[in-house]
Amino acid sequence: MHFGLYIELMIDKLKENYGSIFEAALISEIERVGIIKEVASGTQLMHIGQYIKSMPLVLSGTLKIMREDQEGDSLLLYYLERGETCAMTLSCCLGNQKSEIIAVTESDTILIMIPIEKMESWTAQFKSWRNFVFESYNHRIKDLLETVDSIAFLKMDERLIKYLEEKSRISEDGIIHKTHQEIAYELHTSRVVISRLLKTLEKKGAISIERNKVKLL
Amino acid sequence: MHFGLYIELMIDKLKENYGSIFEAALISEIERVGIIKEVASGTQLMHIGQYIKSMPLVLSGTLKIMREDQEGDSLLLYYLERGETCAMTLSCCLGNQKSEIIAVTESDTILIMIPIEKMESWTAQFKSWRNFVFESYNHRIKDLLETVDSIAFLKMDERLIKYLEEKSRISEDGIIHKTHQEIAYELHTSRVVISRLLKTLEKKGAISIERNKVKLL
DNA sequence: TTGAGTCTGTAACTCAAGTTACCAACTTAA
DNA sequence: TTAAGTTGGTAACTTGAGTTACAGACTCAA
Repeated sequence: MHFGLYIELMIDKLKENYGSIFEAALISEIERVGIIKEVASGTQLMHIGQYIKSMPLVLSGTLKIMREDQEGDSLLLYYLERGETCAMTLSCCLGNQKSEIIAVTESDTILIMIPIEKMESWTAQFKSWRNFVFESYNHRIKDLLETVDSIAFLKMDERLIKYLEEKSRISEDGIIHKTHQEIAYELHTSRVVISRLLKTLEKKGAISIERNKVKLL
Repeated sequence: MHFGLYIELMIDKLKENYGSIFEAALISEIERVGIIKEVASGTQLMHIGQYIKSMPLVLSGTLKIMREDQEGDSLLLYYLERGETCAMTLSCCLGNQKSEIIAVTESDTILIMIPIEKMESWTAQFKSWRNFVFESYNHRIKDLLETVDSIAFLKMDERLIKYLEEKSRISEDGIIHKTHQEIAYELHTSRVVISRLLKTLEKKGAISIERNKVKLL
């Protein structure tokens, strides 16, 4: 009974986020084959050396997608929010690439995992699925270009401001709950650099700094 | 008659490059609706503020895809070679984005332009087209990640070497026919920096420098 | 309340890379 | 052949950002 209620709730969430874009028959299919996964904040979902067998649809919460190279250097690529999927799941796991992508939950997150075999048939069968997948690809490419822009054309202080704005948009209370070290990690720089730049921003009156917190003003 | 021979030749090229991946019916469709375009080296194809109405299949030659921002800063993203298409065509032209992508021919190039309306029906109808489009997206995302890696994790001298290797791979004679200024433009740095780094590489015996030419050793 | 661990601030230094400036060599058109 | 434009070499300087080092403040568990 309780289990039934839980499933009901998840189906509601599914309809809430995807009901307007997927046709009813596809929603039923997703209910039928999708596997619901609840993941606590801060969990690393994909250590993508392993092969990926399913595609995540985000029901609630936020994932961050990061790039890491062999030496452990890392860089935030973009966020995945509810109603979205990770087009890169496919891209990065079909081929054997040296460097890799990791996905980490930024908050408690609920996902529906779709077995990758369904991709093929759904793409042929459901127009709405086709559109969804294409739009997802387009969205990710747009995000990646945005990232390229930032690291190629902006200086660190500008990147930091962009990061803070994005992060504050995503956060529920509008406050960035991160240590300087964590911010440095996501922007691929050092803690000292971030502390220095944040301090400058604070002096300009753009932000306020507290322990484990940054607030945009 | 002469015109007929030309069409024959193009169809041969089409089959040569795509015959093994597309089913016969799709090849016929492409012949029927595709428009052949010959473009001289160095031509800018897409000033992507305008809306894009067709998707290019590369029959021969090479295109470079570059990112440009408002201030005219630019950066090479990747190359498109024969047998490939630009998945970004869609991505970057559907939405109105501030910064943009441009495509420039790196050599004399022949393209077949596919009207974008066909996308929808072909994707439903032809499995090989679906696969082609997905693989194309995946390939582009992979390329973009490679670019992100380079600018995020590598120093300029390492990026330069990577660039020279890639460029020499693509070039017919294995020689990089570029001025230092042009290289600087594609790597988004200044001519002086490139000259300096090239000179160092030459002293190490890794390359030889001539006017308008760099040769990898 | 003490001590270990974490987080932030700051100074001093180094280095890669961007900038300015100027010259020499080559190319091309007048 | 001369003059103007293009290309490449080099020096001198500036700057953004990465590094090392250390200290003070906070947190939490023993």
